[in-house]
Amino acid sequence: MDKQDKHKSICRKRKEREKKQRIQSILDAAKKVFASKGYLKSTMDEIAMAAEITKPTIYLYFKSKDDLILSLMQPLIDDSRSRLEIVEKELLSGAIKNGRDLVTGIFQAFYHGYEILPETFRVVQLFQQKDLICELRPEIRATLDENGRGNIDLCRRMLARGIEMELIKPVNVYEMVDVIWALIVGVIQLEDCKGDEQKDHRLKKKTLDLAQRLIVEALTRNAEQVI
Amino acid sequence: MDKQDKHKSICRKRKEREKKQRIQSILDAAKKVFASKGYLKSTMDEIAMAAEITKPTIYLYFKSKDDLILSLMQPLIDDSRSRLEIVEKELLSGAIKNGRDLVTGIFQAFYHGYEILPETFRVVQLFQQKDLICELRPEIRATLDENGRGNIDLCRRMLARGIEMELIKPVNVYEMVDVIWALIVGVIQLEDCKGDEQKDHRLKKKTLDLAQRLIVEALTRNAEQVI
Amino acid sequence: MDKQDKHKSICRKRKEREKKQRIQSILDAAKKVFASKGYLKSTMDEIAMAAEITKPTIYLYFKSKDDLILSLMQPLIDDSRSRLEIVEKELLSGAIKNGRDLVTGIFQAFYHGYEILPETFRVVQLFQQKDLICELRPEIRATLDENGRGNIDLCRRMLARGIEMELIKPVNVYEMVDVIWALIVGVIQLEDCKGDEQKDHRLKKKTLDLAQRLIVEALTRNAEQVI
Amino acid sequence: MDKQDKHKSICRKRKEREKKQRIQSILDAAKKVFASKGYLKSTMDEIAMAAEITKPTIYLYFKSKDDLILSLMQPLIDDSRSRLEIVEKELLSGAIKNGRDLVTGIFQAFYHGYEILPETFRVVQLFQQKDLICELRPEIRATLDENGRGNIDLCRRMLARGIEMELIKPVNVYEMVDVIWALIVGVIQLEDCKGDEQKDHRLKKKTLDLAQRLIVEALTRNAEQVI
DNA sequence: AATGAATGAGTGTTCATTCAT
DNA sequence: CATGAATGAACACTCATTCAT
Repeated sequence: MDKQDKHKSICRKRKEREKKQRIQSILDAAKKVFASKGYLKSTMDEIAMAAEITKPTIYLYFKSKDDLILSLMQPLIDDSRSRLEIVEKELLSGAIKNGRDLVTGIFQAFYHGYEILPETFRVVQLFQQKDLICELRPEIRATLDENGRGNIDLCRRMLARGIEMELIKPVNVYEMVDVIWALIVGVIQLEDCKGDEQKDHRLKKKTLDLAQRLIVEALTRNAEQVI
Repeated sequence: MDKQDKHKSICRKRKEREKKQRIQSILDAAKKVFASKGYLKSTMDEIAMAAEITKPTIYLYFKSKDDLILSLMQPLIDDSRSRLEIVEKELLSGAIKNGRDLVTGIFQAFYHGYEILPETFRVVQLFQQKDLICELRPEIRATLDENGRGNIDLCRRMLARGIEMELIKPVNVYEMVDVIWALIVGVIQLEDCKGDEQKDHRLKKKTLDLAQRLIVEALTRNAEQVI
Repeated sequence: MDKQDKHKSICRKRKEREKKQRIQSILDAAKKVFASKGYLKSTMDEIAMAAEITKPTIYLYFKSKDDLILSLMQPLIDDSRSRLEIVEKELLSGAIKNGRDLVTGIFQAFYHGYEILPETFRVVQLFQQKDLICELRPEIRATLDENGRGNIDLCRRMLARGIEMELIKPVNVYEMVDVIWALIVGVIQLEDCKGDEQKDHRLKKKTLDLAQRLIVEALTRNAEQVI
Repeated sequence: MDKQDKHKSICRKRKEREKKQRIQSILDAAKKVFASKGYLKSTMDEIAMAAEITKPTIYLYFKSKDDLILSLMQPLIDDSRSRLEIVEKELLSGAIKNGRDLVTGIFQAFYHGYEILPETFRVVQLFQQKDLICELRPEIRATLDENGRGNIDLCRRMLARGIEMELIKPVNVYEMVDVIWALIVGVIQLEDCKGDEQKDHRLKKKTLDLAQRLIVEALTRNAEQVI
């Protein structure tokens, strides 16, 4: 029976691998559809079609449409988190020596999600909006809040440390983090709805770059001058 | 017959007044509903209910759901426009003597809409989003675009003039206007969905104030130093 | 007080005259609208608009949409009736001497309604259709049936007399009247929906003429040959 | 695995059979409802009810109300077409030797649709009417026009050939086809709305027979006399 | 595991009809 | 007499979700 056990084990692994692939392909499809039509206007049928499966199959892996979008957002939040943690390490280790690098680091950590997963990022934005948030089931909303808050908190700690170290000007870190995040989301959102679909990616990037430069400028001038 | 004519005239006036009130009450109801649930999730029935009338009555005064939201947004766009025009006059007349006043003026013109009509402003934000814009009938979308674009254009002209006059640092005015608008919308959006409905208004204001100060700082430092 | 009575009487007459005019203008409007869009697709609003009055005013003179269309059909039925009666008189007085004149007379009596009131005629056709008939209130339907049946009966009597007099070939008069009426209605209906609105009136007339000639031919040949 | 494959194949066939049955049951229900209330007055809910399913289920099989009625009419148009083609073959092969057989053949080809599918035929009649035709989506209307016109054209060619061969009297074939079609539709329509639902089928048939005999008479007498 | 089939609960919009003035 | 305002009842069509197989 040893042989059979092995066989079973191999089978199980294959199954799990396939399951993960299936889940991923659904997420990819959902990402594409949500990004192009918005959460509310997207239908489960469209997502199923894009994933080249049938609708009920989605429900095998995701409890609901809400669950689907939450699952999409998690990795992006995680990506930001790990990037922020790298910046934090650099800050604590002294690798970051000026305000410009700190602010840019934070900016880029948030922004990175958009660069690598522009479609998913747009999905996250959707939840910046009251009406959509309200749509979510409370439990899902809570999970989301908790994870998102983690990033925000980390950010605040870094800015506070930056102020302590006189890398940046003293500001209210609670408000400051909000301003950075709002700026990124706002710009991407604005550029998204301006450009008729294809619009040059670089133009969006340019506006965001200006936004980043302005924030860096505003936060660091004094501090740098001190140095 | 003089008396009768008078009577008729008075009656007509009353009717007109009542009609305006009815229209306003529908707009108020729509504003409330749209603001709390978003455009797509709001139903004509809910709006009717909020206005304490029945659904078909809405259609006596507004051609469609689109028409309703357009009618809501117009006054807000108009308000920004008139405020921006005041700033422009001050700029051209020399009443504005530094970058701070110019940038603050523009900021406040955009922001004022939110201060006087916070719920409606949220409605305007909704249209910052691709999927919602696409939902509108082309004619309505065109009207909206035209009006909104007017404000943006005016803003660009002012910033360009400010740069010419060396009130603010030289930046790409196209991008700059976008950054300002994105920042305002982004912050309000973020704060809106953070606060559970009632959250203190002043906190939102504080974040926006920080945002404004940062932009002023970033745009003026050099210029002011020149002086 | 004699004077006042006179005055009153004059007033009453004017009122009645105006009332008739008003009723007629509503009927004219309804005729136009029904003819162009069909009974079901026509709205009371459109009719009111066409009559340059308001919707509730229609209800002052007509109990319902049904009543309106019935009122439209009556004069047409009456017109056919009086024309048929003329033909009958000619037949009985011996003025009609051959089958051609008899059949043509009947044909023209039915058809005359279309020539003088093409729009109203189309309205009558509408009621050739089961679904529309079913829509009518039973009372209205009864009135209609009774009046229409009168014409049909008269027709049958004439055809029977024509057969007796050997002006036309012996046929079942019940069926024959149906065939004539069906042919007229069918042709007008067909040509109506073929021509894109404006199509030359004469083309419709030509097809109807052919139909009439064929019927005359079929009913008289034998008889005439006998002569 | 041979056994399993067989099983699957059988299952698939059953499914297909059931699907066809479902589609047919919807068509049957629609036919009944349309025939009794007319296209415009019939609702998807009624059709669903008649088919003993729910409304959305209809939309699984038919894109729209238009699609439903088009699907109903197509087989009838096809039936006429194939019957007309048989007559054409007989005409060209010389199997048809006189006008009576030609005209009767054409008449019967059109009429056959009514004999086999009386309710559906009534549906086709509905489209004889301006207002209903205009209601259809352009694409559907085009399909319908094209198919219907094909039959009419074929008919014209046959009549023209009949005239050439001196089987029937020389008439304008364009008008002639219209007269035939108008007569059939007109009679069926008239008899339909006369008889309170159940009326003996044979009575309708008798009127149509008279109509057919008259047309034959009118078109052939001369020609036959020539012989 | 996967799916074909089905549906309950909405959606925006329309319209004949009524009523207070 | 005339009407401005209002509405109950529909209606075509949609969609997230479920269930039997």
